[in-house]
Formats: sequence, C-alpha cells, structure tokens
Amino acid sequence: MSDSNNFDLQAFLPYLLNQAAEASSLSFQRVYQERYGMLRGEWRVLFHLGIFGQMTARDIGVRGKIHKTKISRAVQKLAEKRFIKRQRNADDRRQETLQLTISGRAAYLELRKTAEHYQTDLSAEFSAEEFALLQTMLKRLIKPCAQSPQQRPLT
Amino acid sequence: MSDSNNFDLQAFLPYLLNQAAEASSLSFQRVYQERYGMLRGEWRVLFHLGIFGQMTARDIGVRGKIHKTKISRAVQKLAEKRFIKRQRNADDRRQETLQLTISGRAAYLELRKTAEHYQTDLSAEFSAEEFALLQTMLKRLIKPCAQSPQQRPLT
DNA sequence: GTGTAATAGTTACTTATGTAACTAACAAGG
DNA sequence: CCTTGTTAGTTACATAAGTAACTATTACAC
Repeated sequence: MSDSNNFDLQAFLPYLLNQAAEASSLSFQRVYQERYGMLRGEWRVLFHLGIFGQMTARDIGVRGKIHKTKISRAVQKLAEKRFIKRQRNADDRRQETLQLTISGRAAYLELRKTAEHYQTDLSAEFSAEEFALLQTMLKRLIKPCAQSPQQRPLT
Repeated sequence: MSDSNNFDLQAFLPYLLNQAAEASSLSFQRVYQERYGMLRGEWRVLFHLGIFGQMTARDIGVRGKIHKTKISRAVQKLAEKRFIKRQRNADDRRQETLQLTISGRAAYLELRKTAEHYQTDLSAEFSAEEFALLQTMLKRLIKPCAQSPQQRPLT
C-alpha cells in the first residue's frame, strides 16, 4: 500500500474543486471580461455594491474575504470605468464610501442576469435536491477555514 | 424582480466553488510549499509522474489540462530540485521523457500520504454517501467543459 | 495636548502566469 | 532533397496579485 500507484488525483478534493471552479467560471468570465473589461476582483466588488448598497473597501474585504490590495486595485479600475463613485467619509476621513453609479448599476443588473441564467444552466445538470446539497456542502467546506492570511497560488 | 437586491452571491456556483477550492487547498498548500518549496504546478507534475510513471510534458498537459508553459516551468524547477530526470526521446528528439528520481519519488510518497490524510479529514465532514456524491457532481461539472484555450484569473 | 498604537487604503517590489513568438525536430508530398 | 506544415518544448513580454512598507487618519492612554 505504501508504494503502489493507486492514488486517484481526480478524486482528491482540492484538485477536483479547483478544476470545477475553473471550468464553471469560464463562460461567465468571458461575459464580464469581454463585455466590460473586468477582472474577477472587479465583478466581485461590483456585485457587493450592487447587493449591499454603499460600503467601504474594508466592508467588502470582510464580507468577501478579499485582500485589501485587490480591492484597492479593483476600486481604481471600476472608478476609471465610471461604475462607482468614491466619497471620503466625513466622520472618519480614512475611509471611503463606495457606491455604484447609474451605469455601474446597469452593468451590475446586466451581469446579475447573466449570472442567474448561468446558474440555471449549471443547476440543470442536477436534481434540485442534489444541487441544494452541493451548495450546502461547499459552504460547509468554506466555513471551518479561518480567514487565511491571504493565499498564494492554489492547489 | 428585475431591480431588487436579492442576488445571493454565496449561492452562485462559480463563486462558491472558488471559495471552497481556495479554502480546501490551504493546509495542503502549506505542506508542499513550506516543506518542498513547490508551487501548485510542481506538485501536480510530481503527482502525475508518481502515479503514471514516465511521461512527456505533453502527456501531462493532456491528462491534467495544464498549459505547456506551466509545465515547462514546473519541470525546470523540479529538475533543479533533483526530483525528476529528463531524457530526450531517441525516436522523436523533440520530446523528453520525464521520470521521478529516488528523492522525487520519496517526496511524492510523502506528499501523497499527506494528501490522503488531508482527504480523510475533509471527508470527515460528511457521510460517505454525501462525499461520494460531491465528487461525482464536481466531476460532472468539469466534464462538459471542452478544453479551454487556457484560462485567465477565475471567478 | 503628546505620544503610542491601531486602522483605511495605497504603492513598491517581487513573483506567477497567460499569450504569442520562437527554436528545433519531424512528417509528407512532390 | 526541399518545401510546407505540424508538433514538443522554451522564452519574451505583459499583466495579475501577494507581501510588506508606506501615508494619512483616528483612538486611547497619560
């Protein structure tokens, strides 16, 4: 057992999850990238603001477990595209309140619709119960992991 | 329905999968990184050679859907670490046959053991049936995706 | 107040990696 | 042979992103 070549890479969860994550992101990625010139960090920030309304960069970081430099860069790009408005907070001038502009909201709604359709397509592979279980299990895998010091590459 | 803020980011599969992939890779990553100074591409190549015996870079790329430049770089690093032996193929001198060295095999076996323990820990979160279903579903998500032209960031 | 520590966000530096261009070797037709 | 096309693998270039250092601001002693 110690030297035989019986390890199944395709069954190793970190590997499987990574492949599934890459595969399942592809089509959606094409949309936000080709249509809006966005990167992953950008659509995530955009969605946070679309969903939760105005937030600071820090809020987004905490909620989405995104590193602050990623957010800082995404915010810059989104501001260049006029998708968000930045406003220094009066009572604490270190922080900035971020908010979607009209066109930012339009982009968000458009992308959200795309995401919903995409999700529907993906879920069509499974029964409703299976799909719900999949989501539950994935969330369970995420939870126990204390906030990482912000990770390198990945498995 | 068109403008309400009811989108659940935590239920969106590409997002969920990505978070789960990152979370589930963390501890394993620490091992191959701190213990062997490897990156993701390197342990993947190492494992392919450990599992399948000698292969060319191309073989690994096809099997693992890894881009050839990633493999080329991983092979260089692994060769520097004396974990693999490279040998130009006699009948087709474009290709190189790759093979683990003794210490490469030792590293593989060690990492494989780590991976197996890790997998056991992860699976302990679920019942055997649930875990098997999870694997099946993930594979199903991967399959339909035709080989991508090699992807950018990810969702 | 004054000084020390903590926090929000940015920037510099380094490394990782995809794309495309490249080299070298083979294949096949003429 | 010789040309044209394909394949294995590498390298150059540009961009992405993590770490750490930095600036600016606030908080909390004392």
